[in-house]
Amino acid sequence: MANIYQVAERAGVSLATVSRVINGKSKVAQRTKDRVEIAMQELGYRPNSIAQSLASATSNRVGILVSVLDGPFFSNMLASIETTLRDAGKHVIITAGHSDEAKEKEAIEFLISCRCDALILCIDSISDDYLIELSDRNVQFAVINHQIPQIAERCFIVDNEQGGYLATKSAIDKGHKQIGYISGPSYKEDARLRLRGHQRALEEAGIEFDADYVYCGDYHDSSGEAGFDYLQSLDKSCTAIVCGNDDMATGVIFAARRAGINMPQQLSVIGFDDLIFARYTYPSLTSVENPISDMGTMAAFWILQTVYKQSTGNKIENLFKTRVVVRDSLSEPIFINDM
Amino acid sequence: MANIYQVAERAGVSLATVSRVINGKSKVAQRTKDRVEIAMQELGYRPNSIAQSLASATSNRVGILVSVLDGPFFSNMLASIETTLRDAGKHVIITAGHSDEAKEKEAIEFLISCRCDALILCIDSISDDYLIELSDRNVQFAVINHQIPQIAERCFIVDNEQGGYLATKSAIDKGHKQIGYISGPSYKEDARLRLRGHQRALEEAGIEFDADYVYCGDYHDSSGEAGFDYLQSLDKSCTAIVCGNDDMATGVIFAARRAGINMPQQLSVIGFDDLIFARYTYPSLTSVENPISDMGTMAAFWILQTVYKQSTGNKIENLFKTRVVVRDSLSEPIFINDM
DNA sequence: TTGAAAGCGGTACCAT
DNA sequence: ATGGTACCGCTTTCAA
Repeated sequence: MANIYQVAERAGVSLATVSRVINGKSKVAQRTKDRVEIAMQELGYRPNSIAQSLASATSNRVGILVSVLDGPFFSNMLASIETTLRDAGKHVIITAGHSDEAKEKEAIEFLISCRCDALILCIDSISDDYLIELSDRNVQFAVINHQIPQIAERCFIVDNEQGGYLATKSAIDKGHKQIGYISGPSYKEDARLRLRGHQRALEEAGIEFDADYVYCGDYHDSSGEAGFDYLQSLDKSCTAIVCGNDDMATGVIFAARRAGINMPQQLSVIGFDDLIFARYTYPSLTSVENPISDMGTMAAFWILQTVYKQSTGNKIENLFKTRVVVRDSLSEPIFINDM
Repeated sequence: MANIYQVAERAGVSLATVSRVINGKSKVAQRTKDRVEIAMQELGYRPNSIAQSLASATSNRVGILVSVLDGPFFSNMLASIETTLRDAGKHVIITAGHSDEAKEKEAIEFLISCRCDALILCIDSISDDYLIELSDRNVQFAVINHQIPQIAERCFIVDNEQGGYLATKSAIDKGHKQIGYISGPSYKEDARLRLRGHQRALEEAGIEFDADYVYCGDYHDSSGEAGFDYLQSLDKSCTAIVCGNDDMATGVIFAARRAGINMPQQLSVIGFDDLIFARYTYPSLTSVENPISDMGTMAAFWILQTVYKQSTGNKIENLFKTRVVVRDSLSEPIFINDM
């Protein structure tokens, strides 16, 4: 493949001039420019991005770390990040961290050794301290789904408290009063915030919060099943169960069906994340939309502006609001029908 | 960050020697090697992969093109490709083609302009001719899910005919005799092959094939619903419906439930691909496993061996067998219970 | 076994 | 506006 020298020679100009027309920044006479462009055409010239990177000390690579590649959660986000960055001429290198601290660190080091100009990190095992250290090392990165006060401007998060609030409020608005909650693990901040939102919705409606009606799960469907069994064992049975994520909600649906409970008439179920399969469950799952994909796009914009100094014309938002996507699993509680 | 000169200086050797210990190929005296390694340690040296690429004319990048990034179909495959290649020190650049010929070509050109050493292509709109031309241009690539006779050794495909056969055979084995089939679009080779497998299973069981009981869909769930309606309108109603993919199978399940049909007692449904949501449908979907992830890994091995001349010790297989994953949507037909 | 030096294909500064 | 040229950090002959 032709290189810049051959283009220069054919166009009868110096390679510096060819470089100028490639980058389009500095002024080149229209005539010269045309000659160069024709020469590039004729030789089928394509700038060697590797040489460009070496000479400019900018790799034009953005590294992405997600905890799992093979799940429904991040794929939309990856798609939107890829689109945004490729349109800006950046290459995306994707790695998976497998929710393991050592592997996540290793993946980050891999991305750094790839000479990525910036990283987008969706981590769940790495400590805040490590990330702060990373920022002290002048590594440019954005964090998704994790709030770190010291580097708040590069964190992009969903309003988990609001999401938890909306989920429970949507049940209350339907007339539910006895509402169980299955939470994610309490060491996770998002789980705590979603639960707090749940509490706020109850209080606002004048329903007393009873900690007995909260089961602490682990975000996996099996804990949804266990949570359902637990909530069933209580004195007053719930007419609705709000879950910290969709996986646990499907666990509830499985367990409830196994227990012969009619959904949604006897039990409403609400999830969180609105994953792709929410519409395939039976009944289809009402869930809080997690705008993970928008957050990815925003992180990409932030990098384009902050790292590459490109003005994308987008205002950077760090906090993303949620909304409830209503499907069949939410309805009025049965005692209303009885009236 | 330190460069190779600084390491050489600190170790008191030439940069050529440092290069040798980095690459570990040529002979270096143990003493010298130790000195260099200590120097690298002390300076926290990491070879600049961009400079390595430029000097060696090997980018160590592998480009991946999938039709959609934001779906469940490719994510497992991406995960396994990423793992395999990263272990081999290669960088993975991922792009999406969005099932559009122009975009797919554009993505391929993008990957080529990234100087990828090799590509893994999961395409569905690009013509064979273009790929053959690509191979004539000496672009190194593997193709997944698409058989092209002229370049068969670089194509990795699932045995669609066998999959279609197994799907229908599993229904026959349960006692079904009136089996409807909802096919993917006939211009797609995989759809034709799956249908052919269906026919073979019928013939083998002595069941006459009746083209009236085949509905030609488009691989989307809406055509599954339409296909169900069509099959219901026929004289003899089916006790089982085999579908060309899982999306159409979920369409069948939706439509059948809407029609008040009890599954699986009155109707068994079988899909193809065994996507992640197959276990979330109700009843959970029996499906033919599509070893897309294994194919990705194999394509990666092929590239490692063919392009990078690394012997991975893996025997390259181009054709992948399927198996049926049995879940609740398949059972004996009701007339057996009646006997 | 080791070193010297010529690239790899660009960028960017300094002249003109 | 254009050209000359010194890098960028490494690989890879060729000699010693």
